[in-house]
Parts: sequence; C-alpha cells; structure tokens
Amino acid sequence: MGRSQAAKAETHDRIVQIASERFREAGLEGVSVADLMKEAGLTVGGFYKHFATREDLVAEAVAHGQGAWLARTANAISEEEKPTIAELIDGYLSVAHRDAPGQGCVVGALVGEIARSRPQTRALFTEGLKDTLVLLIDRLRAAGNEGDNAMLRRTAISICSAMIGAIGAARAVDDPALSEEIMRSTAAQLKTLALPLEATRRPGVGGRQSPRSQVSK
Amino acid sequence: MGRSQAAKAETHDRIVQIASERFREAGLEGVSVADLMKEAGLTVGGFYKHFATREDLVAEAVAHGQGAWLARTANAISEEEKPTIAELIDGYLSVAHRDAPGQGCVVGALVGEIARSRPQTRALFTEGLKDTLVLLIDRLRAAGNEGDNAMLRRTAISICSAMIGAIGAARAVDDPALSEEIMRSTAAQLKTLALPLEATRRPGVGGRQSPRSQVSK
DNA sequence: TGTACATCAGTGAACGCGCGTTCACTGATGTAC
DNA sequence: TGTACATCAGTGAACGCGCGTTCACTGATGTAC
Repeated sequence: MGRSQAAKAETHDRIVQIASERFREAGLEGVSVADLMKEAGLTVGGFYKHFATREDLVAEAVAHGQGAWLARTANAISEEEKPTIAELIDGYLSVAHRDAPGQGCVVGALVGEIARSRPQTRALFTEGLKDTLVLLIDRLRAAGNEGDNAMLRRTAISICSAMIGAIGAARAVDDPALSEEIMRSTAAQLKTLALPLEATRRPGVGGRQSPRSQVSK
Repeated sequence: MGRSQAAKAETHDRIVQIASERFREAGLEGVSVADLMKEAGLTVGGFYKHFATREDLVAEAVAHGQGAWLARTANAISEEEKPTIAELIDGYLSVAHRDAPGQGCVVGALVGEIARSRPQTRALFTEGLKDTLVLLIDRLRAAGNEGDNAMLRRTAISICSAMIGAIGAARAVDDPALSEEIMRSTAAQLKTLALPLEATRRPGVGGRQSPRSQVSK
C-alpha cells in the first residue's frame, strides 16, 4: 500500500502518539513494537520504515508526550483560558490524573526510566522540563507574585519537584487513603508557596486570579 | 555444597542485598537473575532454592532497600547521632546521593516502576513510605516545630514528595547545571518549610538543632 | 568417637518464549511519456 | 487524457538472542546409629 508523503507522516504520528500513551502507562520497556503496530492497525515489519530502532521511537514518544502536555496546559491557548497556578497544581495532583497516566504528564510517569535512557532521550526530556519551568514561572507571575526571576524560578522548581514526586508516590502506594492524602497535602502546601502572601489572606484562595503581568521566554 | 540453615540464610541475604543495589541502579527489569547470581558467586539454577520466582526477589529487595535506608538514616542510631531535618534534606538532595542510587533511597530510584509492580511489592513499599513519614515527623519535632500531628504530617508529606521528585528529576536531566539547581533550589525551599519560623530568622539556619521533643509512632 | 546415610544448597546444561530486527515480497500510488 | 513503469509503505514469516525457569545431577554437611 504505497502512499503519499502525507499519508506516511500521518502513520508515523499515529505510531508516536500511541507509543507515547502506552509508554506512560506501562513503562518504556513495557510494550512491544508488535503490540504498538497492531494498535496502529499495522504489522511489525513496517515499523522500520519509520524508525531505525525501537529506541528512536522512545525518544520521539517522550518528546511528543511532553509537547502535548505543555500545549494542552498552556502554550496553545489564550491567556484567559490558561489555568491559574492553583488550578494547575490541583489538576496535576488529582485522582483523574493519577489514574490516567497515559493521558497525563510524561515526567511524572517516566522520570525514573528516563534517567537510565540514552543521551538523546534525556536531552529531549530536559528541554521539555525547561519549558515546563518557564510555564510555571509565567503562571506564578500571572497569579500576582512579585520578585525577581531567580526567586520565582526557585519556587517553580520546588513546585515541579513536589508535583512529580507526589504523583509518583500516589501511584505507587497501595493504600487509597494515603494516596489521596499525599496528593491533597502536597497540593495544599504548594498552593501556599505559589500564591502571594496577600492572596492567601483573602477568601477565594485557589480560585482564578486575574493575571497581572505576563512573561515571555 | 549442602550447607547449614545459617549458611543458606546468609546466601539468601547476599542475593537480596545485591539485587536491591542493582535494581536501584538499573531498574527492576534491568538486571537478569543470572547476573545477580554470578555477582553473588553462584550459578543460575540455585536461585530457585531461595525464591519461587524473580518477582519474589523484587518484592524482598524493595523492602530490604527501604529498611536499610531507614536504619542507616535514623532508626538504629542514638538520638544524638540522628540527622537533623536540614541535614536529612541536604543529604538526600546531594550530588553524592544522586550519583549513587544503588546505595541510596529506593523510593527515589524506583517509584515509577513500583507503581506497575504486583500488589505485594506495592504493599511492602507502602509500609516503608509510612515509616519514612513517621521518621520525618519525628525529625520535624526534633527541629523545634510545634503544632499538631496533622500539620506536621502535611509538611512531612510535602517534603517527602519534593525530595522524591527532585532527586528523580536531577537524575533524569541531561544538563549538570540544571540538575544541581533542581536539588539546591528544592532543598533550600524545603528547609524553610521544615524549620520553625524563629529558627529561620537566627543565624546558623540549617545547622544542627538541639532536639526538643521526640515522637514515637 | 567413628561410620553410613539422607538431605538439600548449589551446578550448569537445556527448554520455551517473547522480543527486536531482517528480508523477500506485494500492490497502490505518483510520475514520465 | 490514457498507459507503463518505478517507488516504497506496508506485509508477515523467519532469525537470533536473552531471559526466566526447569531438571537431573553432585557432593558437603548434619544426623542417626
């Protein structure tokens, strides 16, 4: 079934998309090439018309997943539709996100395995993480945080670390009550970090804040 | 070489010990039974005199690693030798710990994979995490934090989440500067959370605090 | 104390399976005339 | 516009390899006499 370039690109993207989801669910080694191709409606052999090795797909899938999450969360939508930092934290540390790793954040699902991946995959991951920090800083400013970039960056990094660790632990833990407690406690703590002092004293903390300033990279 | 029960137990422990290290370094699927046995000075076949399946070893190794870390960090040593909460944070988020996952905390190295493990492994992991929280709460009190257990527990959970996420991200990231920044920024932020307000205003913050009270489970 | 025997931790070859990868082939499409 | 040909995405069987697990065997030790 020889096809046009456009058709090939579409197939390629479909494979990457499916792999990205399955990897987040089952781990980078948890799904076979054959299974992925089957889910894409194809057979094994064709895989190598699109990727030199399985590892190449891993790298692409990691990058795709991060890009998709960022796009969904912030980049592609208008300022009014962007989530506040509080909404972002609550969304990230939610039962829905915990239980749907395939649709969720790559970082939370795959950090451990990415640390053991080849350089290219780690490099792509690093770029995605940097973009995420920029996004978080932007949202911190939009929530009314003043102060220099260095300070906000420190806060953004802490928030990022805590969200990654909390969703990882919440998924690993056996006990549903503890799992929810980890998410709830961490989210509460992070929101006090993320919102400027005067905001935490007013009612409606955690609700939508009007953006005061915007930061572009 | 038929041996006594004591000798068998010793061999068993050696296998678990080695597995626990290697799993933290290479992931739960990253080392073969044959390699582990070889490192223990044995051959493959003997493995099944000690474990019914490889998965049984995984569960034991996870539990062993957590127990060892807890013991090393706190449980087995006298109050005077226990690290302060600030020392604990700095030690966890250090280059040394980042670069020696085999000697370090199981949680940070394996959360992602444990989430996909069988129930028994997750249950053992959960117990270890609960013990860690108790330890953290104890250290928070020893640092002079007042307040009810619920509040301290929330803080302990946040610290735990952030440390897990930060060390995971620091290991995954490609860029050495960013890696250290993640650890440093998170540690700094956590220490302001972990130390009571008056302590953060005095010089010597982050140094050893005299324990005021102790908490037993 | 000395001897014969049963036990069972450890051996190492072999088995079966799943997986990543290869390869000769197919047939629809784009292109040249 | 219609026809012949070259391209190449996709097929699916086959290959090789590594891994978890099994199994008949060994031989040092603990035990019964």
